[in-house]
Amino acid sequence: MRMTALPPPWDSVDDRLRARGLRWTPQRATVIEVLAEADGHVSGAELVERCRLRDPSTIPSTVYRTLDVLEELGLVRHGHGPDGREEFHVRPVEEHGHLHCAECGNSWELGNERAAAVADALRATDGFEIDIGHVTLVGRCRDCAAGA
Amino acid sequence: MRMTALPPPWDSVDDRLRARGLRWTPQRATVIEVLAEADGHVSGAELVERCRLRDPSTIPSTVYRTLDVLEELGLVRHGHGPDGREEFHVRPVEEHGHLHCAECGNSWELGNERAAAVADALRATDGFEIDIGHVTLVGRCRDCAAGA
DNA sequence: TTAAATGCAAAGGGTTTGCACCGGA
DNA sequence: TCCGGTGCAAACCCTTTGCATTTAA
Repeated sequence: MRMTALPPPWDSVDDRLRARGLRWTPQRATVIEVLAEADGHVSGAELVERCRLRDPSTIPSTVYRTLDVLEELGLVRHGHGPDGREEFHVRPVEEHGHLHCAECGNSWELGNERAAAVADALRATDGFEIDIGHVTLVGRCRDCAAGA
Repeated sequence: MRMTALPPPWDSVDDRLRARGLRWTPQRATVIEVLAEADGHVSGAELVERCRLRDPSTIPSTVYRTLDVLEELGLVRHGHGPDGREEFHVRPVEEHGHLHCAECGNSWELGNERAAAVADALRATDGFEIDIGHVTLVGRCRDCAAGA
């Protein structure tokens, strides 16, 4: 039996790594713990910062390398925020998009259902299967559009 | 009468700048010339490079500062490519979006009409007015989706 | 004349790389 | 034992900033 309190799918990461001939290390454990608490999105830099809180000896390159591995395992996916900066989407968050108002600066999630409407529009005309979560859609929210 | 061969709206940039109390300089002329030939998108670095071809003494900071001014004038707009990197959209390109296939790496333009379908989908559900040109939409193209 | 713009150099920020050493399996 | 990982430092890339100097108007 495993002694960790991590929720799925994080609880089996160690075995998943070993099954691929990769290794389970204290540094990776730290990254996993932080990710497990961070449902939503984190930038690389944020993640490094939070790991440092838990283990001050955390080194950035190790975190980034771990993220690469986890992305290969499908446990995180990278996307881009409104400013284009890389951010990591942490599972098991439901597939969703992001809206960002360039005027007021607020952001919203675009839930599965509404995201599907966008996806449908692209699929219908181009056969293009959008990865809705990959980039943050930028524009103006209802209120700002009304006030302009 | 003006001696330049620049197409609108570039032909009147000098006056537009002066009208705002700003100045028309040789360095800015170089940037404008390069932009006028670059309908579509350019990254800052690309622009610097192309300016250097025309004038080897081009300095990056001058180019970036000029881009800021031109964005205020509404002559360029910045957006983000599939990798999140900043790119400048050069007018008078028709408002359009960009699709990028993460699998084969190809990119396509999303013309006005089809972009409108996406915009409608968002407007209907959220009242959100997307700036379709701001970010490159990432996903899988028809062919790659079919082959998977 | 005078404020805007330039040139230069340096900093910046987040991410990546090279390489010797360390330590899981 | 062995190869994957780590730590460290340096490199990286594009962009921004500070400041003295130049120059358009």
